[in-house]
Amino acid sequence: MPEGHTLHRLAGELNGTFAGLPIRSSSPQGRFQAGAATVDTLVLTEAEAFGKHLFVRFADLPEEIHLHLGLYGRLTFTPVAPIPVTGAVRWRLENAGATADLRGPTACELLDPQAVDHLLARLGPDPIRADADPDRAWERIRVSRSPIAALLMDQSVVAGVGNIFRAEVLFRLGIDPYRRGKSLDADTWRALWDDLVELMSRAVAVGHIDTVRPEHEPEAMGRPPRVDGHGGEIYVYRRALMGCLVCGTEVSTATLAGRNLFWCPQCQPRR
DNA sequence: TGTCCATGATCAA
DNA sequence: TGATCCTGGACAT
Repeated sequence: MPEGHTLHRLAGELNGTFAGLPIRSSSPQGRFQAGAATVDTLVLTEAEAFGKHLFVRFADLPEEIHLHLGLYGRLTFTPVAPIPVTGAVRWRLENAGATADLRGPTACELLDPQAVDHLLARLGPDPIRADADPDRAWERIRVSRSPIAALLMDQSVVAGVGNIFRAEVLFRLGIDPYRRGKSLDADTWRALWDDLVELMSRAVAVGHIDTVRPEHEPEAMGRPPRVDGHGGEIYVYRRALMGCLVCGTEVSTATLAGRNLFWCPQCQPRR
């Protein structure tokens, strides 16, 4: 679920559902009792995402609620209130006609402005945000001996990219994931960035990751429709032991930066 | 019903 | 590098 596009979607959903009116806030599970009580009955002013981090702000409160979903966290909306609590709901927001339940987050905490600044200072530019500066990432990449596939996953280099986007953007540009950052040239980085902006922005718009170009859709390739289970089409992510969608070569897999990496050795040759 | 694995990240060693 | 946080879906039994 949660790469950067998910958090931007959720920010929009929080704004559309709750912004401008007082909300009821609680922690049925009990692990966010104090924070939930602090914002109970306050007016939710704005939710905003930076990379995979989500911040929720309230009127006349300097602190913000910081959420990070981690690997399995979920924030689900139901257009009804009240509804029974099921499972471990860390934080519940409600108004007269809607409920939002947060489960399994890595982070759900009240942060003061200084802590928020400190957290944001650790993040690289977010391709989904209009204020992002790709040169900040380039300054890190151009001098790094790390593989580009590791750099893309480093949230202090680029914020919001996860395991699917890293695999897919490298495939789309035909880049060997093991190429070191310093071996890339500025134009290649710019092409990578521009593609991340396009892929991630589209994912925000449509609500799922879909990276396959029209000419490579199964129908266009004369193949039966494929269902990946992510709600969209992708080239190489989780296609180990399967044929590359474009050339048919078996997709390679390896662990890199602690995560499963997927690439096509034919379309993304070493150099 | 049990086991494994996952679109994330931190911490100890 | 591995354990851990913590949830749920896919699959095996």
